[in-house]
Amino acid sequence: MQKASNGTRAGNLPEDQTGRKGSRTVSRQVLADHVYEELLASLMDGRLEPGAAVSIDGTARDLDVSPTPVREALARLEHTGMVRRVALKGYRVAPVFTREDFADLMEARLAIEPVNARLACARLNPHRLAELEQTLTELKSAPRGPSFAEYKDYLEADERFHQLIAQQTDNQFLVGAYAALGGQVQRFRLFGGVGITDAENAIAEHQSVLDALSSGDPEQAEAAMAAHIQKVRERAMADAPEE
Amino acid sequence: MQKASNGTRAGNLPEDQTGRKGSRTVSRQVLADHVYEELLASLMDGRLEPGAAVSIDGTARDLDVSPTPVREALARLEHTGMVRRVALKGYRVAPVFTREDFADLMEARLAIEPVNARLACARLNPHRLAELEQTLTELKSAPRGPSFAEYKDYLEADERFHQLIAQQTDNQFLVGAYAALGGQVQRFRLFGGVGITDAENAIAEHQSVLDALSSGDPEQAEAAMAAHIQKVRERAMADAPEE
DNA sequence: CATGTTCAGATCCTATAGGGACGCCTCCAG
DNA sequence: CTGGAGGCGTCCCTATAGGATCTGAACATG
Repeated sequence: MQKASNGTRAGNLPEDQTGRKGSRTVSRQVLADHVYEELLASLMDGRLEPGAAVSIDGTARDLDVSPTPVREALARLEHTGMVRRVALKGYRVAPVFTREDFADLMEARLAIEPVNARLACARLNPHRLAELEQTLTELKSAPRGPSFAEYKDYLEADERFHQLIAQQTDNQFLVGAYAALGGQVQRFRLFGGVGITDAENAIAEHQSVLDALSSGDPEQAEAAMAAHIQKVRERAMADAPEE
Repeated sequence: MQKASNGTRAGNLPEDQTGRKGSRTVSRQVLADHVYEELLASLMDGRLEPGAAVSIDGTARDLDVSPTPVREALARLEHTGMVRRVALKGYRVAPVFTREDFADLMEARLAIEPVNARLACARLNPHRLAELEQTLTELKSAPRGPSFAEYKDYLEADERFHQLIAQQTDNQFLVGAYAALGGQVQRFRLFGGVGITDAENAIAEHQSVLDALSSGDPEQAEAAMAAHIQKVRERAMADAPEE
């Protein structure tokens, strides 16, 4: 994909962009941000499979930018663990999760997310509660077909639910800690990982968390979240005993 | 960029570097890594004060490299929260901590570090225990003078103690989560922050953590670490009730 | 047929050039 | 003396060029 003529692009970039290239660098700024978003979306959508090479020059050609912003975007992405730099061989998408990786990830989530739920409970307000309820409604109504595209909405709602709780702690460090984990969780969900086996139970667990939050009982919220994550781990481990 | 004579530099870069520039780009690779390390050291040492601007071109001149690797290093650094990008005005060192920031940071540490201690306890081995004991010895013997340079070793040993415990969980995600926090802790220690008030108590608390670890009681290790962090918070809050 | 060598392509990494915007200082007019 | 305008310098941001290395295939040889 090399965008043919010039000036007119496929339209990947938001409205604030214009035709750089050529002569007038009109748009200015944050081109690297768009590259970052684009790469992140590709990773999340599964367009870039684990282990695949991410060429700097190639990506620059695809997105019709110079290698410099691509390099900057990849440097940021590397810090999240989504891609790895192999020395002087370029970047690669991080390899698939092993069983041990998954266990570690769940261990880390168990350390952080129940605390998030407890703190979020203390700092909840009607607006935030409404956001959570809205997300849970989306989770319930999302289609859950067999193919990836059919439960994409479900996974996104699931991720958003946990992310909202992290944000509602009003603690930038906990938000950051969860964000680092959440990206991995999301990536794991998409690949070899846990599908939506037993979605009904998962929804019920989310409902329990939300009930505890709305009832204003921090301890119960913490316990409900811990129980949910443990159940997620159990289901995933039972599903994929392979390897 | 003219960097005086040439070839002879202040000597910032490790031995593996050579005189690129000129004609032969001999060294090759990872130049951005050295820039990253250099900037990180400057931040930790306090050479770069909070709020100070970090010019891309200026840093490139100082380190005698081109702006490209500096840009890449700063992009990575931004993701850690040590520096912030202000849109199109360049990078700045993150501002000093407020009381609320400190409280948030301790809240996050309380969520993660006691769990780390518990898990590290289960996965401890003689070699690792020896490392911890060594670090604690260094902590006890480190000079604790009034000026920064005089308790730098103390702070480094303190940081290393906590970092070792995180690493001993054998969980990459927990290591990453602590690393993100630990950098902030270290930075906070150096600035407005908590000095070494009541170092004797702090040392005793570290000793308690180590005792619990060596005794093989995970619950006690978790409790000791939680108690330590709470005490750190109390001392810092009592010290700087200002603002 | 197997193996070592060579060559070409692709890629990474760094350096340099150029365009545009902001901030500061100086100078001039009221 | 004070306020505004203009020039200058600095900086960020992107694009392009060039050197060095690695990978893969084609080819020659035992």
